[in-house]
Amino acid sequence: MADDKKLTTRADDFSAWYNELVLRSELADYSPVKGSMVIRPNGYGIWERMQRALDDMFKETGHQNAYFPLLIPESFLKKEAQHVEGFAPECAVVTHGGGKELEEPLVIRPTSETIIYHMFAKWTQSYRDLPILMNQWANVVRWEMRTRLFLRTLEFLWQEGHTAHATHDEAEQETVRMLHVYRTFMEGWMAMPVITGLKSDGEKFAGALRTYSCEAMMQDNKALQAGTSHNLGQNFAKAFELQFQDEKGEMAFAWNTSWGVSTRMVGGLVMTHGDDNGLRTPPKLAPIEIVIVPIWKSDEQQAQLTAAALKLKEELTTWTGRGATDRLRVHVDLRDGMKPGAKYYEWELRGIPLRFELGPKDLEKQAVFAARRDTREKQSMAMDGLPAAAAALLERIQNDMFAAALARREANSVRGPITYDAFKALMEGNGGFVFAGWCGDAACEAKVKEDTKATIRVMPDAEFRSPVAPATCLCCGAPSKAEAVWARAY
RNA sequence: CGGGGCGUAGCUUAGCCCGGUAGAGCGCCUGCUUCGGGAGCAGGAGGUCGGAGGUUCAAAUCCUCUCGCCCCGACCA
Repeated sequence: MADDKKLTTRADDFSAWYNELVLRSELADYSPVKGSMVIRPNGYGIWERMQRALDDMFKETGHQNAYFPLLIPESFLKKEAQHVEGFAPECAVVTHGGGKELEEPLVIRPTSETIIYHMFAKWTQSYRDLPILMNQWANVVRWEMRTRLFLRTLEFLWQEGHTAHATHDEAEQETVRMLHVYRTFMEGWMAMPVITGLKSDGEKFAGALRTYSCEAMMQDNKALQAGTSHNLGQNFAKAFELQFQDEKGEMAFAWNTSWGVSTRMVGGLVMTHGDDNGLRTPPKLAPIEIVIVPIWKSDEQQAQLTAAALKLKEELTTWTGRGATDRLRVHVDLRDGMKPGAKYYEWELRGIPLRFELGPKDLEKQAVFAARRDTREKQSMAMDGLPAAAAALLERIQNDMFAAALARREANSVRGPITYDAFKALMEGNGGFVFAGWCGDAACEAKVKEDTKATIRVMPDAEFRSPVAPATCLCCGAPSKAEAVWARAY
């Protein structure tokens, strides 16, 4: 059944392709509870590398990790009017504990603003206590109607940064700083280009003054909101009496920010880089960067090549050319009873960036036969100096993957004047990002969504805007107040 | 919650219309031969046919109810 072994192609059914890829590459599996999933070692390994890179960046920008409880008093959610409106419908609520009905129901956190700012209030008296720069790695629960592996599940893993500042400007700087941390991570590690910018009021976080977002384009030309950073203003500070005495001795409310990215990014990675053979993992996030597949015929050769492969792994993993702590991550596939070809397909499905085939011929030449996962190009590489050459090749793969994703996004982005009919046709067809004007009226945004399912993903930051600003609103034709990226989204 | 599809071995499924011994492929176990792009042969293990009730001499198959999952829409990181 050769066909059984092939994935549904992206062109045939993008959605089926995605699900099959996630399941078959063992990134995740469905759990017994509808809408939630198990993240398997292959997927969790990617998440762990994401966590590590981001956590380092959070620490570098002065943040500390902490942990707040899973259960939040229901009354807390209700203290901020917009927040409760936005989140109440999707909250899971605990009504019983210890066999008794609780006096006050407890909400399983859908996000932690309320409990965190409650605690911040307790810890803050003076302007000298500010800023507070905290982050937590946690799970949250949102009772979504319609779920999808990694992209939207009842429970997901994320980080949520929460900060408190003495002034609006400082909070705004923090909001933008963390947006850029996200962008650096998504482009530099995930090799996934994003467009940063401001959300419209209709799309902003429930309770925020302003929401900034990183938007990426998936291979079906739909947008994925990959990370958000919110300037919460004083909304939560007022609701939770987060006050401090300023330098003049006057009481003032603090200014908050919150920002988060989730395991959704793993889904984004799949839909950005996956191909019809499976996953392609950018080297920086690959738990295994290089897999060595020894090839043998006789028992004698098996012993010889196993030894050679292990020796090669030793050479690669002890090399410190990338720094003492950043070693090459190498796996040797010694499984017997599985032919080399079968191993190749499996490692390709799993997205390992680089494969070294090591057979008798290679050993004789003191070389390995190397295959890139991203382009599937193959070349012989000499054993001599291999660690440095491999590291350089991995870096090239990382860069090439980003360049390819960026080129694809640009090829599917439309700028310049466009009629509403042409826009509608585009959204019905190939889709893509359309850079066009917006009059600022929520009614136009709603009409576009009604007509085409497309929304304003973001009002892009300056570097992403068109050379000539759009003059008129995509929808109503009135003078444009802001350029917007219009697209269908996940 | 609307529309569609599906529950049979670990996975993919045939059988159901037209009731009568539960089959196949993959995977798994054992052995031998293989091994540079998804191995071959031989032997073997593995099943409350989603659940409950009903019709019948007899139900995977027909009827009723029920549970669950996936996909497509309305809501969302």
